[in-house]
Amino acid sequence: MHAYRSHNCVQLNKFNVGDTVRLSGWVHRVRDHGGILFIDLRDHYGITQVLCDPDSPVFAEVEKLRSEYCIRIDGNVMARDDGLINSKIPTGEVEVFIRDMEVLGAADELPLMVFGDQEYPEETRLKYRYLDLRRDKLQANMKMRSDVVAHLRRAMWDKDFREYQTPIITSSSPEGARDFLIPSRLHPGKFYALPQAPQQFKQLIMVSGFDKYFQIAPCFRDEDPRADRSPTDFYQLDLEMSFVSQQDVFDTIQPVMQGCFEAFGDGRKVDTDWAQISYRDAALWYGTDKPDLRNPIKMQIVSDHFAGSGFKIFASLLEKSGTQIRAIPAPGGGSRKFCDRMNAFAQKEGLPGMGYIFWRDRPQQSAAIEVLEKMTKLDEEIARYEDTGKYDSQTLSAFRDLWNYYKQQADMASDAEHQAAQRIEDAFAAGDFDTCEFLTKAYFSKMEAAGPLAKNIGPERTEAIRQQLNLGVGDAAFFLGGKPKAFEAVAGRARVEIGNELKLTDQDRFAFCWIVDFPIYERDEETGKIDFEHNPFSMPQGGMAAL
RNA sequence: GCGGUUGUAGCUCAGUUGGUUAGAGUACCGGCCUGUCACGCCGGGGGUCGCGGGUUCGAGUCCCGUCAACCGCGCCA
Repeated sequence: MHAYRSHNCVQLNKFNVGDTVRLSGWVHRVRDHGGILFIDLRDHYGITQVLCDPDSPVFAEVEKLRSEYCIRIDGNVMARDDGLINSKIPTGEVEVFIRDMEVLGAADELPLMVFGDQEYPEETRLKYRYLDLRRDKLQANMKMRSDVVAHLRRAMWDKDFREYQTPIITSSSPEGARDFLIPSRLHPGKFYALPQAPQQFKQLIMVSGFDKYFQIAPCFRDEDPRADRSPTDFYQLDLEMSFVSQQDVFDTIQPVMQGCFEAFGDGRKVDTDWAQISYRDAALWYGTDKPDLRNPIKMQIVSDHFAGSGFKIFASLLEKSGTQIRAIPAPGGGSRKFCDRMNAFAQKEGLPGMGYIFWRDRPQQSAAIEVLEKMTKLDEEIARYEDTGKYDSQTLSAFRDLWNYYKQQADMASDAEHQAAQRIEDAFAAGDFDTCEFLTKAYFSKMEAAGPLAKNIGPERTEAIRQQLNLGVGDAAFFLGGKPKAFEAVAGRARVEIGNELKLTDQDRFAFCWIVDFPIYERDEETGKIDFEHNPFSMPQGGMAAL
């Protein structure tokens, strides 16, 4: 028999009953009943229950076992009675009676339990990494990482790419981050750098004619970490192709990435239609160059509605050059509570706040005779038009509905509304149905715009915004103003927050896109200095002449 | 580099307005237990309350300093 095992810890089932087997693994859990004791024996593949009682020659030694001892056992596979089957594990129909046992590695008292799902601080987990890595979740994560890398390699290979390793101890190829440095023995006072990317060496490969290169490439950047990522050393799928256009690269990579997420995305839907979005549009619509497209919200420019308006903050802002007002539509966000919460979010993010408008049902009010009179005249005119057949019946019917509602709302007897009613009548008389409809919606529709901003800019501007953003009762819109560079990023985060809060973002889906037309350079607003906006190892559109 | 949070048993944490011998769960040790699968029951050991100083009759608790870790910003992408 093999020195360590005849089976691993997931393989045994009822067909092995009666077999003599040898298993190796770790003591996951001990349940000692005095006269009988059970051990969950764990290896990478699974768990098998092994047991021992005084009939076993090694009972005394087995009694001494503790969690995380590494052991080898010999024993007999036995069927479990129906009532004792453990359906939670694949080997739950059987158990192994221990006849012999060898301790391969003993364990002290544990600083971190492998069993269970207790959370531990990172410091503890890293200090005892060899224990942390034994846990189910970490075993699964590590295995998945390896499987993903293998999947990518296979996919690239199948597309006739070949992988070439590039040097790690090298000279600096500045990508913008700080280099990790290694002092040189041969050249005292000088340093090697760890590569931030395989850049220079892969370029050598390409100009030498290797045609299709890829590498699961290690990259090193001496920058501070965040909770969810550390740039110090990471791996990227790096590739180069000869004699191709941008679209050829997209067409090559999309199936690789899509296939990878289909294989490892836990059954979540993977979008097959990858939009190409310009950097400029991405900044406007999403406030970022890595938008979450599962969130349907798209931001829009609404500067025109605020220029010269009664909302002085935005109106005077717009008099400066390079400024804009942008709106984040929030379908379903139409409550003061929600709007205030998002406003607080913007303040937390360092902005003075986010203006908002939300739409709700207009409350009923008492009758206003004057408006009603005007409506009567309007009614007469409609009747006349009907007689003469000057307008088609559909149009007339639509405006009769409008009128009926207008009549119900005629009690809104503010001066502004009286004036609006007069203008509607005039527009109607002049046959300007567009204006007629717009003013009716702005002043007399069943919905009402709420929030301080709406009051400041008035019903007509508010209605124009509502129509542009295609919103209705129960919806809201948020507004940010200034130089786009200054608020874009926060607007993007607010968009994410709104999408999540309103559950608009589909969490069970992967939505990819290509961001195209990156600017190569950017001028720093304050210093006037020109710097790379993006990876400088790219040919600009228009080629060398444009550069 | 800047800001915030945290630091108490092997581990995860609680500890009230400053007041008796600093607690719980788990782990560990001992005892009982032949069908558990988070086994159960009884008992026990285990503490420089991060470190240094201060206020006070008295400090885990308040103040000052310091160190470390984490989270965020900067930075990176």
